[in-house]
Amino acid sequence: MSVSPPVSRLELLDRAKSIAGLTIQQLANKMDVSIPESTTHAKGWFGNLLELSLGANAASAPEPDFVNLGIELKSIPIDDNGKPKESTYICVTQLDPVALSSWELSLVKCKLTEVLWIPFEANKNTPVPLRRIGSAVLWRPSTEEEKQLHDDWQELCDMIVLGEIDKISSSMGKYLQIRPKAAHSKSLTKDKNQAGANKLTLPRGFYLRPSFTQTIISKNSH
DNA sequence: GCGTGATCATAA
DNA sequence: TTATGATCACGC
Repeated sequence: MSVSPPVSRLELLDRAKSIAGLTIQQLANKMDVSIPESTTHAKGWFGNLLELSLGANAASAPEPDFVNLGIELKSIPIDDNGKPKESTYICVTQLDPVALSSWELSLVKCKLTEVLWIPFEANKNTPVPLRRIGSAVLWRPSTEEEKQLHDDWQELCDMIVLGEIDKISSSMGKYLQIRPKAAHSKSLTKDKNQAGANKLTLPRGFYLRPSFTQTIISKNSH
């Protein structure tokens, strides 16, 4: 089954509503795909299923999933209390001058302009096929939220601009953090920013801490 | 390797 | 229990 891209945010919301409450098994059946036995070797599987179901572009380009709508799609695993089980990957940490020059031009800002969050049950005790899909939350950062993200982004990027990326720890950043994002710990990418002097370093990505995403999805919990 | 989709595994 | 650091799969 193939789903065309939604032409409006309303259509996207309608599609999201139509899958809310379904089990993963039901959605997989609907899309005619099989469920992997283990997620250890299929980590992005559910995210891909959601993309298929809602008509997102499957292309792995550094832009929002629904390009025409400027909306990013994020699945978010929650526990029995409705709390996010994991941090949320946003995008690669670019190490070039332009990307580091301003928040407005940053990939983080671009990706987080508007996000459709789709929570789903991820309790280890519940078999994957029986886990249910929750109600979607279409979110745009409030002025305050954007300021918080901007502050974290600025602090982290300032270090990169100073050539101090290897001093960045995952514990930095109140809501937005930088962590490894690579095939393995020996992966290398070039630091193209001026102070980086073209040195090779571990590829990293921006992630949102659970404390931040929890406030987003909890707005919809009743 | 890059960028997408993320979760795993273990130290703290 | 939680968060950091590491890792898995895929298209190109």
